This record gives sequence, structure tokens and C-alpha cells, in this order.
Amino acid sequence: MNNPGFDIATVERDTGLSKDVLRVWERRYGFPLPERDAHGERRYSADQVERLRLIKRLMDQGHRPGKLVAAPLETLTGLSPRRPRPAPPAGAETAADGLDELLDLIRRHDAAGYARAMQQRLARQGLLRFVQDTVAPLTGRVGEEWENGRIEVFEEHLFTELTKRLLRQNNAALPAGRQRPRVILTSVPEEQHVLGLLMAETLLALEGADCIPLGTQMPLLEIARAAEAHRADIVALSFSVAFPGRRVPTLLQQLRELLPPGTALWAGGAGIQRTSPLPGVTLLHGLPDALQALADWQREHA
Amino acid sequence: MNNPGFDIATVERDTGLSKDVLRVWERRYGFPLPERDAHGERRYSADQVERLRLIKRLMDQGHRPGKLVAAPLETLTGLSPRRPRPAPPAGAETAADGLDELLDLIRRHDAAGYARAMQQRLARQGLLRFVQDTVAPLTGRVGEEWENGRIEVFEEHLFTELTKRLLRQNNAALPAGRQRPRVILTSVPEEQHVLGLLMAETLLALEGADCIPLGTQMPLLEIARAAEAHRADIVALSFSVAFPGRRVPTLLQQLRELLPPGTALWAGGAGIQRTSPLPGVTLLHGLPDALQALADWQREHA
DNA sequence: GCCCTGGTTTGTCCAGGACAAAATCGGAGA
DNA sequence: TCTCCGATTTTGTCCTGGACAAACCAGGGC
Repeated sequence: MNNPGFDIATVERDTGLSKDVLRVWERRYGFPLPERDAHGERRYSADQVERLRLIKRLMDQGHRPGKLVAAPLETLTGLSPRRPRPAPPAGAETAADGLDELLDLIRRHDAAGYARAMQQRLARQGLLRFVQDTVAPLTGRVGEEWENGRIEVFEEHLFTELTKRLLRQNNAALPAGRQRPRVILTSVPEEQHVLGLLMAETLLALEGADCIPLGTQMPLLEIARAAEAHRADIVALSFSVAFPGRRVPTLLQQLRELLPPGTALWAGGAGIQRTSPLPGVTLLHGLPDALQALADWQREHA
Repeated sequence: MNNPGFDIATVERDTGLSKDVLRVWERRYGFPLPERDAHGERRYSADQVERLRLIKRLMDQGHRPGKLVAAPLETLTGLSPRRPRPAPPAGAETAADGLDELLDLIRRHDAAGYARAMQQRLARQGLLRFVQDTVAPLTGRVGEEWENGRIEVFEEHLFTELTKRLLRQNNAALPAGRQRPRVILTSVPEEQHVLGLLMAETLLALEGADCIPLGTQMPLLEIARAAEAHRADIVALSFSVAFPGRRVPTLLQQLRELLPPGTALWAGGAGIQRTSPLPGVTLLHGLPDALQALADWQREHA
């Protein structure tokens, strides 16, 4: 078959490295050095793509590309995270019980078993604690395992899909209607992770907010339009740990200007850990913060 | 505030037009002609972005950019689709009853009302007919309305989110387990629409298949790995109407080579309408085709 | 220890050229 | 009049090689 490799657009999609980056690495570091087809266009081999994905993963952990790309040996596989995850908050130890069991089910691709185990935990803990003590830490653990290469991409996808299902199922069952505040939940165009939004939605809806879930990847102008059309009190955005942190302040400022002044702007998720306070924006460092912010809003507007 | 406009990366994300396209249009047609900042980099105005989005929408309907971009007048708003949607299959007329009502609820941003109406229809029609006679045509109608600018992006997002919820809720309730065939449902990295997958999953699961939903945007190599790890009988991909049709054959061929020979490859969705048959790939033109293909598989492997 | 400063790394942008695939047009033949 | 097929235009994507600012790092002075 005519399978001389992957073109640059495919590699960009599969690795998350832009065409510009792929070309400039080739120029600077001499890797990757793809073959060329009859038209002089780059054709990457599966090996190169594989290595690029490994490099990308290590970069997301804080390594510098210059070292990684140059390093010829397979030292790469033995590297540890340079930016260790923040330690879990105190008191979380007991709650972590059984997380390993759940991780095991994922790694064994036992979708039915995983779904059953999660349902059990939900029944035992109740929705509020289930989200805070099971879903949130489990999501963190899965991310951690992925960073260390101990979990496959498709395993992570299956986990995400099944967990999304569970949360959406419960969110749909919660009373919706004319309560206050009215909260729009969404994310900016580059951000496609939705689990954080779903967790926030569950908690906020449990406390009586009227949640309007718009899914992920909304252009800023559309978020502003939606806020106006729905007369939203709050726009809540989620940024995952994978989000490029330096873009966050600019995005929040741009959106703040587009939103009506009376509409609050909340931002949460692991992607804002390194963001400094901004005027007109409430930063939520963790789910408890979200509950606190909601309580504050409700007190102020009572 | 320092709001001199949007940089080219933002415009790419918000309009779906690549940086290359934005620059080459400027060179060829003289539009858009953004300002430049202190470093000589493009800064697009909100007006330009708005117009670019309108142009993109018309292009998705079959118009040529050359005409649109040059046309200075606001003839644009009055243009009709050049490539009219295929007429609904015969017998669908009666089933379309009440779709306008649902569309109205979406346009009035009445999330609770929409959810209630959909639940009612589900109860009345049963899951199988609900998917075929309500969700599928409604999705088509929403796409149509969006093409004609009669529905906002955020309205479409809300519709999608609520409908996803409903389908996932029901899929989660279906019996999973050790049935056959084992079907992996996912989409390629460029394709992020998931509704088609969820509809297919519902139908296949109802007919006794063991569905493994991996969500959207899976790299091809990962799809192959997942198929092996799960020992899947079938890999089913979905391509939405917005998917660039010329990429479909290449992608399917590449994946076909990566998959174990014993694993069937199915492709469906509006994005494959213009794809010609490929060896080793089953093209599904509509949900009934999927049911037929499943029945065929089950007969052959009985 | 901590803060400032100068050097290095790194991603993204730019210009302008090239080319193939797709869309369109035009003319020959049924 | 309609259909088909080859020529022509349109259009998206890739190419090279240069530039630069923001992020990062290291070392010196307090």
C-alpha cells in the first residue's frame, strides 16, 4: 500500500505540536527529520510520531524541549515529573480509599465493572461527596498516571466517557428551573475538557443554582451573546491542567470586557493555579471555593 | 483597555479558518485587511471576525470564497444555500410532527422546557423510534437552521449538550456486558461531533451489541491500540456533515491498515455521503444501514 | 536567604513562492 | 438539448528562512 508515512497535518493533530513547531524543531535540533515525498513534502514515520508524543507528554510535565529532543538515548522513558503535582489537601487520605481499585478496572478495560463500582460509590457517598471525594481525586489520579505513561490514551478516553455519562445522568435528574443564580457553564475554544465543568455543575445545581451547560469550546463572542440572551448572573469557565497557562489572563480580560458589567465571571480548574488575581474575575481554586463563591453570591443577592 | 483587536491565533480558533488561509486571502482578495500592532502583527477587529464567520458559514453551504470575500455589499446576508440539503427520506413527514415546537423551545432558550418535551417524546415513542424519528431529524433541522443563520451558535451548543445528556443517560441504563459483537465507537482527531456516535450507540446497544464508547478525537494509532486491547469486532467511526470530505478516504485507508484484519471498520454520518466504496470498509448511509450491518454481522458469526 | 539583571531558549508570527486537488468552464459529440 | 471530457481557474496547504517577544534560567548583589 502507499503508506510512506504521515503528513504534517496529521502529525499536528495526533501529537498536538503545531506545524510551526515541527518545522522549527527540525531546523534547530535536527529532529524529527522526516522523509520527503515526490513533492518535497514531509512524511513522518510512525516511530517519529511515537517519539514526538512521548516528548510532548514530558513537556507537559515541565521538561524543556531542547534537552528532550536532543537527547538521543532512550533516557526519556525513565524521566520523572519535574513539576510534581501539588500534594492532595489534608483529610483526603481516607477519601482516597478504593481509588486504586477503580484505576485497576480502567486499566483492565472493564467498562461494565467500572460503571458498577462507580454507581456503588455514588449510592454510598451521596452525590455531593461522590463528586468531591471520588470523581475529583480520581480525575487527578488518572491525569497523573497518564503523565507517567502508566495509562494509555484510549484508557483515559474510556474513563472520561464513562464518568461524563455518570455525571450527566445525575445532573439531568436534578431539579432545573427558575432558581438563582443563573449560571452559564462553558469553556474557551482551546479547552475541550469537560469533566471539571460537569463536577462544578453538579455542586452548583445541588445548592440551588440554575445551570445552563453550553458544553466546551465556545468562542468568546458567543459566550457574551449567550450571557445576554440567558440574562445570566454568572459565567463560569473551566481550564484544565493541560491548558497553556500564559493565555489565561488575556482570555479572561477579553471576555470580561465583552460581558455585561452585572454578570460575574468565574474561572476554575487546575489550569488557573498559576494565574494571579484579575479585576472583575473570581478565581476558584478547587470545588470548595466554588461552593463558597455561590454562597457569597446568594447572601449578597438575598 | 488595551483591546486593539484579536490576534491571528484567536481568529483561527473562533472562525475555523487557518492562519494560512487568513493570510492568503489578505494577499489575494484584500480581505480581511487587519491593522498591525507595534510588532507588525495582525490585529483583527470584531467586525472583521464577524464577517469572516458569516463567510465561513456560507462556504460550508457550498459558496466559493472568491465571490464572497470580494463581494463588498451585504448581499451576503441574503444568500441561500447552493447545495440544498438532501430531501428527507419518504415516510419521514409524519414523524417530523412537533419538530418545529422543539426548535422553538431551543430558540427561546428554554432548557427546562426542551428537556421536558424530549422526555415526553421518548416516553411516547420508545427509545428506538425516538432516536430515529426525533433525535436524528431534529439534529438535521438544527444544522439547517444554523446554516441559514436562524439559530445562534450558543443555542446550537445548548441543544447539543442537552441532547447528549439525554442519550447518554439512556445508553448508561442499557444492559452492557459480554454480548456480541463488541463495537468501539469513536471519531478521528478532526471530528468532534459526538451526537451521531451516541445515536449509533443507542441503536446498536438495543440490538445486543457491546458498545465501548471512547468519545471523539482519537488519534488513529490509539484507535488501533484500543481495538487490540479490547479485542473489538468492529470499529465504528462517525463523520459529521462539517467534516472535510476529501480527507475521509485517506483516513479510512490509513486506519484500515493499522487495524487487525479481523476487525471490521464501519464509517457513518453525513460526512461520508460523497465517499465512494473502499475495500475493507463498510459505509453506513444512515441509521437503518447501521442496524442492517449489525444484523448481517450477527448472522455471519452466529 | 531573596530580588534584580542579562543571556538563552522557545513558540509564534511574517513574507512570498509553489503546487496539486477541486471546481468550473467550454466545446465536441450523441 | 444534453452529456461527457479536457483545459483552465480557483483555492487550500505546504515550503523556506528570517525575526522577535515572552518565558525561563543563572548568577551577582543586597
